[in-house]
Amino acid sequence: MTEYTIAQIVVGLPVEGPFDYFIPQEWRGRIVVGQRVAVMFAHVKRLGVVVALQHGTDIKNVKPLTKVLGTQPWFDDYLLHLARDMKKRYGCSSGEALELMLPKALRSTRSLELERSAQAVSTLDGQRTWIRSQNTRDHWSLIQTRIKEVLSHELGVIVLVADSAQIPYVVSQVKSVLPEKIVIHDNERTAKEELEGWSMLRSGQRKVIVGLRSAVFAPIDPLGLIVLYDEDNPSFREEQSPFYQTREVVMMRANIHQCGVLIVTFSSTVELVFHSQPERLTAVDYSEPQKARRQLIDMTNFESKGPMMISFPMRNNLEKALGAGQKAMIVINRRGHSTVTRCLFCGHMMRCPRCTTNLSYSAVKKRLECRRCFTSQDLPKKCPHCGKEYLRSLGVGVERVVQEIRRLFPAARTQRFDRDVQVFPPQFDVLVTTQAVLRMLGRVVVHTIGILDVDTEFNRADYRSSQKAFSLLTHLSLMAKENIVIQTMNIDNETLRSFISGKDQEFYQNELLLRKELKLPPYQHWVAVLLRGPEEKIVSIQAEALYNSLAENTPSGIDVMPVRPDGMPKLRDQYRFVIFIRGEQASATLDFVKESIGKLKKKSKVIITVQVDP
DNA sequence: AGCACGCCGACT
DNA sequence: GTCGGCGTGCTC
Repeated sequence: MTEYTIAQIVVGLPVEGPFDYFIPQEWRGRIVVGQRVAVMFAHVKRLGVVVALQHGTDIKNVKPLTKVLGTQPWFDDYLLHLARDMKKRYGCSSGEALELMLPKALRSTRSLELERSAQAVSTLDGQRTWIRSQNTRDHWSLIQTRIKEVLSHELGVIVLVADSAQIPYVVSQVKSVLPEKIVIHDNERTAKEELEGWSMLRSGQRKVIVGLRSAVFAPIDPLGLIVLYDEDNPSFREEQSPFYQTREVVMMRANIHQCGVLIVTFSSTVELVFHSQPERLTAVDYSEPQKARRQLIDMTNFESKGPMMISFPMRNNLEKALGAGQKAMIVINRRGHSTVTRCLFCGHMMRCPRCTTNLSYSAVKKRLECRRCFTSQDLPKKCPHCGKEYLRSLGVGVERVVQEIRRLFPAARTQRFDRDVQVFPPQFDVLVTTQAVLRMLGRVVVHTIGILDVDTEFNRADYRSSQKAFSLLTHLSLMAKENIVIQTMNIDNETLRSFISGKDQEFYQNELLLRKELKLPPYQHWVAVLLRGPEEKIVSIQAEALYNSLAENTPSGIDVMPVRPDGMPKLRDQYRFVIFIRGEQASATLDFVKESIGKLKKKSKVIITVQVDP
């Protein structure tokens, strides 16, 4: 058999390829599938990955490979397979998926030698377990047992954690039963440290990685188990293209490696409930009888009294807890002091010049801040529109609630905790907090939790808002010993009712039924095409052109929704429009959408991105 | 993504 | 008549 002369290469750009390159004589036999190489691609030197080898090509002007990077292929067949699955599910190119799987230090064409070869041996038929836990401690012994068992078969383990604040805790739990050294993957690590860790996994010197979502791509073979801890944490979704959902990638990888899966939830996503049967997950319950009393306060009873943040029943509950020398927590899921600042004389609203969103005022920072682009400005003395000194900040944020609690309970030690606070307050009687407190799950328990404004959680323009609200409430309930008190204007809200009565199954049934009726994920897939650019008119015209192309030749089973402004119609000086396309299968819908985008006569200054199940 | 090729306005 | 503006499209 003659040696291969042509390597098929993919690159980390939104073009699928693959592209043929000539293998110079000297490298024949050394080049294998999964190898990182440098290639001249459109006159630019780029990282490429060999995905196939062949003896010849029909392409006229094949260029030679520029360089071979690394002595061993980084990607094994499992990871190459995973890249193809991600392409089908998320509409990225294989090359983009592969680039995502590399440690940052290897994403350029600079060569860095730290690699050694792996040797694969045994396999273990993977058990797929879904631990439903209401106690942060109980499930660890099962996780530890499973990890030990997998390691005794010389197989590797990936433990995925949503939030870097949880990593030290998870690491200590994993380490407590292991003699082995583990690799930690968080965003504190330098590119070099990251590469060292991943290289030790690839060579088999280390067998366990604990880390954030991108650790799901760790080069481990043989792989025995993937642990996904706190599955419904929103941080498991990548916010950038290719917008992958970690739970899905975990299942893809488990199907490829035939390895075990251990999903730990305090409150599951409806998507997990939906997929638990087809993915053959066996549920294990570590539930406890509901501890804290849950009650709703009907805020429509109090509406005549102005913007009352703390209703009388809420106040009574707090008084009772504090009177008994207990701690309380107030949750208001909005940062800053107030939500809008307007001139009482002319009605002018203070808005972000780049995003047209209302600016919120932070009394602590003494600045007006944009929640979208995070820029801030000083609060002007005079209204920029009419010049009168009547600017007032309205609406309630966590800082404002702190003031109110201090006024109501002057003797209590009241502390604030949100994303801006670096250190969790060591001592408090009342903690006023946003959902940032969920990072302290398992480490903070109070007598009474009061939730002030749950209604905004349901009013978000997001089909997952009920799911997210239910998840937030369930997580919070794990931090309450005695009492959970929720203020609402919507006393009949079904999700709230299910939560109050502790009927999780009822919530999932209702939510899944609703998703099915509205043809929402997980029953159907929604592809969102976002078009953005600095000139509103141009973006809008481009969006309409794409819509016309999509609507013209829509395959059966696929629905194209009209163009509409995005949920953030303007962000950082860019106007945003979105087209939703709904279909039964993600891959077929994506193929159709990408074909139309490909045919589109593209306007410059319009950036198009595709997201599946946003 | 980036870079070259290409087709219309202000210059020697 | 040419230089260069950026808009359009391809990359083995």
